Amino acid sequence: MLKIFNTLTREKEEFKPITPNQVNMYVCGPTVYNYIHIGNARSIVAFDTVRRYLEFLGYKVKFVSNFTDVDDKMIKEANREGITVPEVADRFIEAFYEDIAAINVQKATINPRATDNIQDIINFVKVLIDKGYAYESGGDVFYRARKFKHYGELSDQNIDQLVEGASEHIGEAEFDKKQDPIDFVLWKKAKPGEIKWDSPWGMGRPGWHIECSVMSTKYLGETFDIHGGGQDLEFPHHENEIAQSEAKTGKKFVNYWMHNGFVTVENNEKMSKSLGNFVTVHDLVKKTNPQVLRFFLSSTHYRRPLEYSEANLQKAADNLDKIKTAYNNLKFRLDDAKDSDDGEIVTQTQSIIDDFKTAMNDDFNVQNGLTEIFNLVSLANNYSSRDAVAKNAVNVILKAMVDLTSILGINLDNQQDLSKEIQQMVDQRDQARADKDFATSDKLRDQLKDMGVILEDTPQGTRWHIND
RNA sequence: GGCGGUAUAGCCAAGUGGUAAGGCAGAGGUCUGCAAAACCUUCAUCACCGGUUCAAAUCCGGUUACCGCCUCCA
Repeated sequence: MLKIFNTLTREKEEFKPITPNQVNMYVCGPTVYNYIHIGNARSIVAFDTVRRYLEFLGYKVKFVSNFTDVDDKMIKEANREGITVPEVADRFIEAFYEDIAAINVQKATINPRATDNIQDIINFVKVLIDKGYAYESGGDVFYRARKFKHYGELSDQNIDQLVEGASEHIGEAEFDKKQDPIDFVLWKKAKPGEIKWDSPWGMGRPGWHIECSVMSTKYLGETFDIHGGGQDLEFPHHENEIAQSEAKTGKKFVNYWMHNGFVTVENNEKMSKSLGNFVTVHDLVKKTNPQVLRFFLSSTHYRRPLEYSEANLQKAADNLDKIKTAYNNLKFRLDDAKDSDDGEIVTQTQSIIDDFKTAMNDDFNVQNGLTEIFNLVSLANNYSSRDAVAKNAVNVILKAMVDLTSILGINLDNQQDLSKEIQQMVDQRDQARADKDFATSDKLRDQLKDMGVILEDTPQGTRWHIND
């Protein structure tokens, strides 16, 4: 039984989808005015892992994640470069797809763009005005936060405290237009030269939170199962999404709210665009194996902070290496494995898979899941070193390793082939060893090592792997 | 000021009442022509103080440190 920590209740709750065997989930995507950084990637990876695990359990997952492709920063970036807002969006959406593919994130079922849904946004805002939850003021439209009686419940905020907080930050002009400092904008009047759309309130563009309410309910229904995003979106973004959506539909918006923790840098400081202390995925994958990055990002529980550092990245690389080595070493035995069965091993493997599920069922506890993967590594290593192995058992362990690691977005089965020349060198070395000409064989081994091919001698012959 | 999070070995980290999982690194050993890989052994009393209990990392009270949200941010 899967349990999910629900931010709404601050408790782990049994997961019950609205439709049996089907999960509808929405994850807040990026504002596409820049490359995504490691922090964004963390969120993407966390929910990709959630999705993969749900699919592993047999659910059909409809996964929607938006692109926010119009807002102040988009306009600013377009102006800075002297190009249009859609051009900025197109460029970084393309880069987004490249980056997430590198770290083996499955594409969403749908990636709606805010600007493709302007009419739906306008209609949504109209309903809010009709219902008295929103009002037009000088070309802007604001949401009347205080009217929504659950306002602040997701983030446990007291509305009067919020007023105090908000008053410190908003400018005078904005203060004058709002009936209440905590009201937030649904539709923003265009300034001269800005990208704009026609609306009942004049030319303008959507506010920040509205697009997620519109697109999530449009594609997933008025109530859906899971909504995810970073902890920094809890307030105000998700709070506002609830206010907008529930005011419009009169129904519960989302059953399970999930929020991932931050990536931090030195001194536990949050990696963020505004602090400028970020590393983009685009840059990092040039010097770090993307698989290592993926493993690094997916191997900590999603709600915990994750410290980004060279040392931690290296640790991820070491761990991943250990898993891959075990996998490849066992796979090497497929050649000499006997056409028989080994029930004991099959049973042990199944038991590890069960324990893995128990771990992951506890709010996606990947740390404990990883422990089970290492139990599989141990089993594989022990079995690999037996004199005789059974083909069936080898295959069962290999499959379990592939299945479990793929939930974490790791692709184990990507062994390359040796080129003809290198294969010849390996053969020559084998001959030299057979002739006990160790000087020659060691020399060849060193040469191959310099070329990135590591040789290992085993009772079953020479094993090799590429050092990457 | 309001709300929330974190504190377990050199590092990452599991663990919500019964005497500290797992991984990396380290040390010793086995195997090997030498290696590599692997295997075996070894390595902590849980930020601090006080309390409850036969028994607490785990419950209660307090203290300290760091971080986040409340304004754009995954």
